[in-house]
Amino acid sequence: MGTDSPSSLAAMTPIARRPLHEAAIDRLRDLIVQGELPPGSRLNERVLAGQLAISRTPLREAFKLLAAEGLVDLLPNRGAIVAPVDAVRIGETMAVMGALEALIGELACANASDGSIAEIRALHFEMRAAHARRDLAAYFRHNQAIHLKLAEAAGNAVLALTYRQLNANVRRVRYMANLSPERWDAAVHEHDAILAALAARDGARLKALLSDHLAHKTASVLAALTEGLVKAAA
Amino acid sequence: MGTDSPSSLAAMTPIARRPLHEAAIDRLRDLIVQGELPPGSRLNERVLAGQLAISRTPLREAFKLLAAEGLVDLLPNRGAIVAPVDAVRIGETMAVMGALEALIGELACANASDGSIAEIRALHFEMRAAHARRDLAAYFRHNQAIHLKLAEAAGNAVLALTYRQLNANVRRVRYMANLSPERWDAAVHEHDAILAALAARDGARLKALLSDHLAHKTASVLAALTEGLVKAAA
DNA sequence: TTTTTGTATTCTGCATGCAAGTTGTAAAGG
DNA sequence: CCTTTACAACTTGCATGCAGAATACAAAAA
Repeated sequence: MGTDSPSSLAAMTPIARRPLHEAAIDRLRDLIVQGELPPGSRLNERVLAGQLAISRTPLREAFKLLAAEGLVDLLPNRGAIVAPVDAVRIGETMAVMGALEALIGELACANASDGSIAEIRALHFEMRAAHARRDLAAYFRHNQAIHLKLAEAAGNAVLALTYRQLNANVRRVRYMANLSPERWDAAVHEHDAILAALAARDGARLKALLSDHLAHKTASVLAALTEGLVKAAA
Repeated sequence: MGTDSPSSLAAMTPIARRPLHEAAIDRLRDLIVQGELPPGSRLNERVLAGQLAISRTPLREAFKLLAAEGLVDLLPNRGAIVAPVDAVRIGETMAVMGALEALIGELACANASDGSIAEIRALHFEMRAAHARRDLAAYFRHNQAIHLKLAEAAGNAVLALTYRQLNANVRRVRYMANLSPERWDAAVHEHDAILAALAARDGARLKALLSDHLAHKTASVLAALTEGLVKAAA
């Protein structure tokens, strides 16, 4: 099939349609989200630039971007730190996400293409596979993918983007602590119901299910957060 | 305690606790929001840096920030342009704002301090004064202030910030076209009801009123937008 | 020992220089 | 006359250099 010019394979950069060292800032974002750069840690421009093998200038631009996403805080004349994760802020973020998910539920049922629903169903079963294997990392990954795909399926780009940004901030906490087995099982069952409502295009029901699901997730996340803080203090 | 040397009053910069040329990027934001830099126009780094009397480096950082706010689009290797204002995107943004305003209404009724409500009432009457004088600019200003203050009064910082960013994008359209007298009068009456519901802390009612208000505003904005586009095409 | 003050180091914030990429133009070919 | 291609001017993206601010540290005074 896709035999692209076998002659000159010189300037072929198949992946990077993006020109700059933007890959490096994505890597930085991952470092923050995955907690390898813990909340509150200072981000020394020179050191980080060295580690990411880029210069200070694009790194500073990355700081600005990540600050807008809420992942880092900019301290005037004192550089950047990884945004602290406090329970208040996380709770506030989850509340906003709840409002957005309600809208996502309605719009997704109204606008999602059959293909999108099929894709979400596929992700759902991959997630269930991860659950069956007790593979927490894969579970989280597929879980995230489902919610993001759902946000996209609503057919509102602004909504999807906003949801995605808020989600990045919450995601950090999930990496910080595990899930109780009971909560895990319950979450999977909730996802079963969510998928069913989406497939039936029952907007009102999906909205309610997502709302409950998020409320549970909020409690779980906040519990993980306080536990994590205790752990950090110990 | 805080007796700071009354002797040397040299380095006193009372206003600017912010260190950098951030004032310049605020100015750039205003230029975009107020439409002096029309949607779609290219942002040449060198000339803009000259106009704002700053260097290219902080300007580029500003671009990144404004891109995250959705006010400019970054074209790889081709610089930045003022984000085009298309009806689809504005409609999507308004839909998200609707979801947020519903939450704002609930939370504001539950959490707003009496002082906040008093301040909103004051702004309300200033807005009515502007309406009485047919001072459209002042009306818009106070109207914005009310909605932003309401968002703050909800007591959820993330909610207020998210709302504010989405609002910046819509605000550009309002500068592009006037308001029909009937719509203007109706909007003022809607605001009367909104204030009353807030004062009574009737969350459900406020939520419904804000929802209706936003629906009307959406129609008005989209009408203004198409009109503006026609005007631009002519 | 504790507090204060002066100094040195480190870091940020910004300006500028250079290479790669893009766009506009004009000449050559069809 | 239209299309294609080579070239030139410009623009972005990035690296680096320099000045000002903030912090750390040490010495001196209480």
